[in-house]
Amino acid sequence: MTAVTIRDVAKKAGVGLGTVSRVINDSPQVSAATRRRVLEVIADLNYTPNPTARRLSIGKTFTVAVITPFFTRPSFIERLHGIENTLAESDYDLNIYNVETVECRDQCMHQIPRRDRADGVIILSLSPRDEDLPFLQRAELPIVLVDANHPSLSSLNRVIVDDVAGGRTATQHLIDLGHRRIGYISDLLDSPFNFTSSRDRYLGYRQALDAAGIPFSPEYHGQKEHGRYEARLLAEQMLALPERPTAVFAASDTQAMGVLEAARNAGLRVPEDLSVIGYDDIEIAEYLGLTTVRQLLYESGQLGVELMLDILEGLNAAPVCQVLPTELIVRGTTLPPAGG
Amino acid sequence: MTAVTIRDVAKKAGVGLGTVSRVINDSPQVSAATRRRVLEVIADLNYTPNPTARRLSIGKTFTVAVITPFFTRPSFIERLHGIENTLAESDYDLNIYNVETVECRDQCMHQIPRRDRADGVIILSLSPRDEDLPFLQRAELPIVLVDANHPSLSSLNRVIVDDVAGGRTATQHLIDLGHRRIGYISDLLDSPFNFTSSRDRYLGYRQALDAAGIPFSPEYHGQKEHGRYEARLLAEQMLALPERPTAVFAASDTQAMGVLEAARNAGLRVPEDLSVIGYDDIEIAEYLGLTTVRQLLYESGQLGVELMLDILEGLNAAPVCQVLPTELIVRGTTLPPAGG
DNA sequence: CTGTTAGCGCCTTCAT
DNA sequence: ATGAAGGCGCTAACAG
Repeated sequence: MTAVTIRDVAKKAGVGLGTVSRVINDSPQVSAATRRRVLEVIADLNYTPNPTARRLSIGKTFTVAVITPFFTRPSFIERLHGIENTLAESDYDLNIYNVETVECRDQCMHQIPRRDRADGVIILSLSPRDEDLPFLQRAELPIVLVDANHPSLSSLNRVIVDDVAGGRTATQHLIDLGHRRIGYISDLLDSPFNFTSSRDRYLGYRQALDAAGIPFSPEYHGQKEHGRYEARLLAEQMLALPERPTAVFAASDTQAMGVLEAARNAGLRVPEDLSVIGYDDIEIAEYLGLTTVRQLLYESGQLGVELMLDILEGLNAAPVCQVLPTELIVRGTTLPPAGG
Repeated sequence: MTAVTIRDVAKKAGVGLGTVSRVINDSPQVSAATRRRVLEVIADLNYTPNPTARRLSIGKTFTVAVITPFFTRPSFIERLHGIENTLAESDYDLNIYNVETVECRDQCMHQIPRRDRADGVIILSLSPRDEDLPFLQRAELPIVLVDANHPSLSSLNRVIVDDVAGGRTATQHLIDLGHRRIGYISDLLDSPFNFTSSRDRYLGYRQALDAAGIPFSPEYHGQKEHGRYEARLLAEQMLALPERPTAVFAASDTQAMGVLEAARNAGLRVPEDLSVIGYDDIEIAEYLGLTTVRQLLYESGQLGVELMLDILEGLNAAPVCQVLPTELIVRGTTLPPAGG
């Protein structure tokens, strides 16, 4: 039993195969009577147009590719969630390419953006390097950066969050509470994946410190690969300092959890002995009562897709840069310092 | 600047179309010299075969579709992770269809499994109903169930976990500690999505109770939609009972977190006043020190894909049913009852 | 070994 | 309004 094709429908309906095609594609130039008859046969035969043939003929793939790193991390998942939900309402399929190694990052960045693989590419949290640009441009297909950036603002559409401001907000909150010994625990500022968030939040941290006249102390900044465990190690080290910080700003909620573990292990109460603030406001943050900086994860994915669909529809000629706000969420892990 | 096709390569290399195709497809019947020349031109022109055309010609889509519910839940994500990682090493693309409503469930279950959309379908955690079967069979493409089941064992390949045994293990652990008033908090046993895990774990719970001669008390079983919040409500109710349970088995770690919240709110210490055991062993469980039943989430996805690839390669004629083990992970939320 | 040709299933222009 | 025909880019079967 082989698949039913447009030819079968045409034959059974007693029309030419062009007419069937017109019915499928809602062409106005077909009489009501024939249309009805053809639709009947289509239902009868349970016919569906073969997507592959359609794509080849039209010259579009009807798929949007998403390149995402570490799609197990809650914040990326939430962005993907927004992408998936929004794209599901369209005619486009979703192809996810998960990146967990640098080789894979480069390979995806160079191979995926091709007209014959996808109609558009959304790059999640992976900021292109200069050497990636040629591949992205040669591709000649729309590219939307979500939570990723590149100095060459002119050519790329993007949905970003102002992480510098977010980092400032977090640090300022601690300063406002009276803290002056404030640690920052983050991913590697110079990651091989070229994540920019930790770097931007670091800038915000430094700015807030400067504005408050608090000198920056290098030993109050710990950086390591992303992860709860790594953050715990960094925090343990920092909390063992002769003059330990009274507050720690973690570059993500996941890392904040590592800091909480370290505090627990060191016999420090949170927030009485140590204030902790995270970043992202992932679901677990509320459970833990974690003070954090909320960013619009789901919405970033949603907006990215909406932008992409606009471009695909031919709207939106000029590149767009949409900046999402952050919001301080005060919960139970921050308090004025003990002595203050 | 239009895309470079096989014809361009042929022309520039001074050979026929077929020869280029043979080179691309590693056909042995092409002389080393021509092969070299063609490969050179291919590199020169930065040529890649158009996947769509290839698919149409070969009659395969080279994609595997995955239907998954609620792909934000940690346990599903971890399964998807295994799927993605394993599939990435193959020639197949991954198409993810996320299901969050019943209509979507039905639509996916009926539309996706078609030869022209995918070469194979992996259905995650969504057990087909009898009325779904016709669609799955008519499809005439391989289907692999991961964490999903159906009585008609004969025709479907699947990777499942013995949730009845897992439920027994969890309950038995509490019984062994001396508990006799044991609650079970779960999803709706009869969910519109037809999830089977809560139901199977419930069976295991009942079996363990029976075996220990503990009568089942209906008020010790609470069911509601899946979620931390919902589980908290159920637990609050259960803990307010005149004779409250001394231990609670939650159908997932996420729900166990809700129980922990309820205990906290009720002023009960865990595990001194209340023992709690979860299920899944998602990452957060370790952080919380939660006693739980571990299942092999990543591996289930991996095995599902391996099974699918075997079938796609023509191996594995007879349907396979692979049962994954569970393992009790004792951490800090279970202890003998206070009075015991 | 290699060039040529006939489809894969659909869309689209061109006549009618 | 509709049927016929050409082509999307590639593979595979057929000659040579």
